[in-house]
Amino acid sequence: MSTPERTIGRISQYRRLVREMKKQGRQGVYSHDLAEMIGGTAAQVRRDLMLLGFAGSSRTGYAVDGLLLRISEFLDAPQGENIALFGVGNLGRALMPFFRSHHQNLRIVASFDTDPLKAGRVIHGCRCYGMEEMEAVIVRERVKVAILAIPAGSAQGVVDRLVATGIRGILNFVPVSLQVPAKVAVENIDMGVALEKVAFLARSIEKDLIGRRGSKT
Amino acid sequence: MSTPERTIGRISQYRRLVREMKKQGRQGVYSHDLAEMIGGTAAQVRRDLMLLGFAGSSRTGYAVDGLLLRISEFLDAPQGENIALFGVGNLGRALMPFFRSHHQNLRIVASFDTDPLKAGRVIHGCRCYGMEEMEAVIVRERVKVAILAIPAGSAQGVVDRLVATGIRGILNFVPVSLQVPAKVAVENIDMGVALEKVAFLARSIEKDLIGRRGSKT
DNA sequence: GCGTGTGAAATGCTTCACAGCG
DNA sequence: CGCTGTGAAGCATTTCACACGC
Repeated sequence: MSTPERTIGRISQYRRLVREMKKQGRQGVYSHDLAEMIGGTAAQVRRDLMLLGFAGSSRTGYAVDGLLLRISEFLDAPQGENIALFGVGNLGRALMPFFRSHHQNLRIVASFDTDPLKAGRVIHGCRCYGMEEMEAVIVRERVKVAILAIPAGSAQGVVDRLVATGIRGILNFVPVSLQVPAKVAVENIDMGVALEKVAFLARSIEKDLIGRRGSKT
Repeated sequence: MSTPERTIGRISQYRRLVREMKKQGRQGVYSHDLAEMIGGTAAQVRRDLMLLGFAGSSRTGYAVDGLLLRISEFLDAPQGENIALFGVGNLGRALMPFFRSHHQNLRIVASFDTDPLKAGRVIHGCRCYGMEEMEAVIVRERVKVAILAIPAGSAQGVVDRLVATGIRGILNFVPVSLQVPAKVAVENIDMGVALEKVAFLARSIEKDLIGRRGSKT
């Protein structure tokens, strides 16, 4: 009944593309345009937009403005979302300006770190607190989503406190599988696994090419 | 015939877990142990290891040492893999020490940046080159995999040059879908999409909970 | 003709369930 | 017994293919 997870990710991608097209002054877009840009098929785009409940026309394709509106209505929280960043190390500091510039309605309103030199300071325009303040700040700022970029050893402990405080979603950069109850959404970004995977795929493609010489591309 | 992509990712995760267990002195591990740790089912673990061609025994489960060996034999290039990092901004600089410490056989041997202040310097123990040198360095260092952490606007241009130079895999942090021929593997890490997705899922779980009160957890 | 909307088929992945073995 | 190995069933997601409309 509810939208497949894969589709949700693609809808977010469509929005990025369609914003780009709007900036370029385009008014309509065809399913095969979007398909080509995200590396999928036109049928898949059409089905995704069908699930979104957004209809196109055969003459002009999908209306850029309407689609943008519909996607935002679907994806975004009406009042935006307050987010907290845990871990202000190299990665954490890189994430702050990245998310700030790309996502206005996902606001990083607080950051946390164990390092007492960081706590109390304002880093990338965002107040950094000590870990002992997390419960108070999360409640006060109505934070519902957390980004985790802390050392692996402390991750599960922090997550348990987050869950107890009522967090609803976690974007996890820590290379550890978190244990959470079903009422909390976790999205893992496991950079180590991704690198190993692409290195592996690179090698196996190479082997394939040697295996069958003469095929195209 | 060839191993499913999902399974490849999980195998990388298994290795991480099994290394941990070895460090703790354990000799055997059961499928349900691994399943619990990665949040999957025991049947899935068994099937993955079956695909790997690694057999366990009913008394002791899977042998830690043998499994570690088998996974490394499966995943790793015998001589290791030389990798280049493109973009030494906030994110790029965060990635260097991260990969260095976690993956000895995936070596970042060169980095590249357009900023002339960075080119020529050694950053995180790794020589940074100007973009104009990429073809020469990639060939010289036998780089087969690239990590992309550059601005969106220049990504496709760099990728085209990489492909022409013979790169085989790309770990892409840039929020853009890259166009590459089928002989090149791309793994996208789209942090923006991931954040939007988890925020969305967080909200929809919340709605669900309100919908059906009284169910457990 | 070229594009959308969509039931139906196909594919790929996960889980079930049970035989077999130490 | 409890755990592995695995054919078969079950799901989820993608793709096909064709009716319909501009």
